[in-house]
Amino acid sequence: MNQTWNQHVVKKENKTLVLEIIKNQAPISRADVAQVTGLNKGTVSSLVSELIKEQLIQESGPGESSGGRRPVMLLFNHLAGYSIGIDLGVNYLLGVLTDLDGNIVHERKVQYKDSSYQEIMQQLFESIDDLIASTPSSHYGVIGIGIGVPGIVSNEGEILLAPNLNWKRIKLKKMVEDHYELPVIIENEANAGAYGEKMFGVGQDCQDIVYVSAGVGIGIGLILNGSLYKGSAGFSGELGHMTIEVNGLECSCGNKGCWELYASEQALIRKAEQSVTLNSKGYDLTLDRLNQLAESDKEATSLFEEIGDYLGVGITTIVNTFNPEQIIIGNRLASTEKWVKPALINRITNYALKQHQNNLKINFSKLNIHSTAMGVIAFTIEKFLEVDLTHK
Amino acid sequence: MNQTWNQHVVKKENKTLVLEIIKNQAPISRADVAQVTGLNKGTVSSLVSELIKEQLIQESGPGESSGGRRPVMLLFNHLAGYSIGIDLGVNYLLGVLTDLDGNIVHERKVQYKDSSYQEIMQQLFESIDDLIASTPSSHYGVIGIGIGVPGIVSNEGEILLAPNLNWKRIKLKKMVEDHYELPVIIENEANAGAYGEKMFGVGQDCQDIVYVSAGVGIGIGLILNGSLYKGSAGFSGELGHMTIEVNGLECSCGNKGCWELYASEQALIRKAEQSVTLNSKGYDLTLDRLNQLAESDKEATSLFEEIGDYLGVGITTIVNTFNPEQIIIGNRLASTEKWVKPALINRITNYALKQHQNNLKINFSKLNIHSTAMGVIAFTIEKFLEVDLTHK
DNA sequence: AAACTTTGTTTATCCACTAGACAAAGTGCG
DNA sequence: CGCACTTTGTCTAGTGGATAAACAAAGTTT
Repeated sequence: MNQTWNQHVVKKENKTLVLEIIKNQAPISRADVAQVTGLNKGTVSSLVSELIKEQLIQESGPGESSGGRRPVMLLFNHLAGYSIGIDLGVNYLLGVLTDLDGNIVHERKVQYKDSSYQEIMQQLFESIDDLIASTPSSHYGVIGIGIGVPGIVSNEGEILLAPNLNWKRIKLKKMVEDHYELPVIIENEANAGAYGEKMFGVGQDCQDIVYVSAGVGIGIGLILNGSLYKGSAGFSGELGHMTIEVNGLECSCGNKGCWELYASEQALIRKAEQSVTLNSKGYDLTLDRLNQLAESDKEATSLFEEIGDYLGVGITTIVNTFNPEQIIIGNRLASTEKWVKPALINRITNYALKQHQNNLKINFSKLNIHSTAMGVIAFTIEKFLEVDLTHK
Repeated sequence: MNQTWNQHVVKKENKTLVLEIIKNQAPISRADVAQVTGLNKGTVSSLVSELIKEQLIQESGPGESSGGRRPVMLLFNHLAGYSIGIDLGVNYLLGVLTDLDGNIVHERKVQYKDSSYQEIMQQLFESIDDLIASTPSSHYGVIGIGIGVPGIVSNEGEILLAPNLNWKRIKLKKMVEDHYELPVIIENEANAGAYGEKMFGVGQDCQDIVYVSAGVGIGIGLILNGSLYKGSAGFSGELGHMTIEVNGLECSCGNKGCWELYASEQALIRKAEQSVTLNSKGYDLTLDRLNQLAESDKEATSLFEEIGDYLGVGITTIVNTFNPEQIIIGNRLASTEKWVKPALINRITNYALKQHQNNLKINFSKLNIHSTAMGVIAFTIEKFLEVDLTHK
């Protein structure tokens, strides 16, 4: 069997297309769907009636007439099922339950007592249990579980390496699938964050996006041609370890002068600790505290500006490489937009190739702490809507 | 009209699929094509008979029996037409005429007398005239012209900027199309080189390739998931201007510390000129001369090693970002493999993420000076084979 | 109220693929 | 050598899904 053998494929594709259009452009009439897709009215009618039987869409009341018979408007039945998304962080775990439109129904955030493997796994399963228990009744119930993790994930859903968790070779997908007997998706945190912003956040109108997850380290998620790009073995985007100073600081990765040593939360805090002024005042040097301090303390402000500048160095390279439509800064440093953004934009404006700056948008995350969870939610829902239509 | 409306689409896709399989796996019988594609025997028979009528494939004699009736073997008719590929360089122009399998039939290389716009355009048209004149007679004749240029090309085939040629806003595609009334493709030199190596060179078995075009400057071509990736506006890959030294040398692009200032042909020659030893001997400090010198002169050798090391710095970042299966070094510096490769591999082995080094291949160009021309040839042929099948 | 519009269903038709029969042309064993 | 079995490739009947066009239902406009 090669790639494209076709027959029912046509039907499946068209059905998915119709569903997608109804989902994105609801409320919409059958006639409009036909016009938008280019499909025949009769074809649309028959596909729509199947989708209604499957409870994936609904008829709402009649719409406004445009000079003739009033149309019957169609709605995506976003309550046909629910999806679970988990952001498994280094020292927190965020669980989210949404309907099929990504509306958050229930949410649960916990801090680990310690970051042992046992503790994290226990919190993971407790959170999922809790989210499942709080799922409203619906036709399809919970349709899948997605988990974003700060590490390298194989195509088979195995966590190959998560340095900040000190994990290696954890077959997370299989473990969760076996336990709940639901479809499970494991994805890198930055990849998921990128997709979350693309689907639900500030990146909805763009096809080529670079998402910079600036937290303890720096990770990158790439949306190319509207879909997530993953390297050959399914793990890439470790751009945090890009060299920006040939003989710079030594990094734990073995290289020198890595970007994330100069532009991440960890860099910020290291620099704050080196500051005589800030340190001597006995402040608690965390990201949140520094964020507050910056309102009044010039040294703290300039610290953020320095981080912004260094963020800009790496992003300039990214802009020159990918020529994206949009850069999105996400994860923990997104909260520092006020101080970081001007320095960052300054660096990019002065140093990126001019051609690549046309139409380039630079934004900070809109979903905030939800980016990653919403990204895996999106994957899970998409998979469900395709698979569900396939086997019918 | 949206994206996928389907009906004859099924036929077109299957026909293209059948043709592709015959092209790649010839000689092959109808029965085997059916098995490989998963299509019905009857379907394959009917598609094959259409392709024969269109002279795109031929029947050759009977093949070996495997215990029953002997199969009729099918061949791709690579002589049904010819394609022209041009590598428009900074100080040379290489034109190639190939059949539909990419076999070179005729070739023409010229050095410019001066690098004025007039001179280059005249050489371009003279070369194309010459190649067309030398085309053997065939059913379809010359099926298209592809041109690779050292600059940024828009999706509409306009050269937006070619710094080393001092060109801006040249509507090359339209000019050539109007003159010859043939389909024309314009592509960036590094992108074309990447695709050339993917289709005809050392990258044939890989899906994720980073092609490093190291010439006067450094350009990058990306093959992601088996096809060429281009940025949102259709021009990217200016990775030569990646920052590797925050406060490094000033680059003409306006940034500082750009990679190509440390790892290109231009860097090599600059460093050679700074060398007291090499300079005092009155050598002609060109790439070719230095390449010879390195056989005996240790200073020249170490110069190459330095370039190799700096090449490795940038490539390390690329490996960490894209996790490619393969890196291919092409363009002028490909000729220095002997001296450059060990230093380059050394840098990557020590500094790239270990996970990304599994199965990573590092190769130097196989097509040599033909990479770019063969790349645009491949695009032209592909376009012909698809379009041709579409409108029937 | 008559004429025109728009929506959505139904019906007849077409097109491409499939399954399976079948003819042609082999192989292999007794 | 003959008979059974295999493999290749074509042909025929049948099926699924798309389309076009007719039509009914339900509006608007003048």
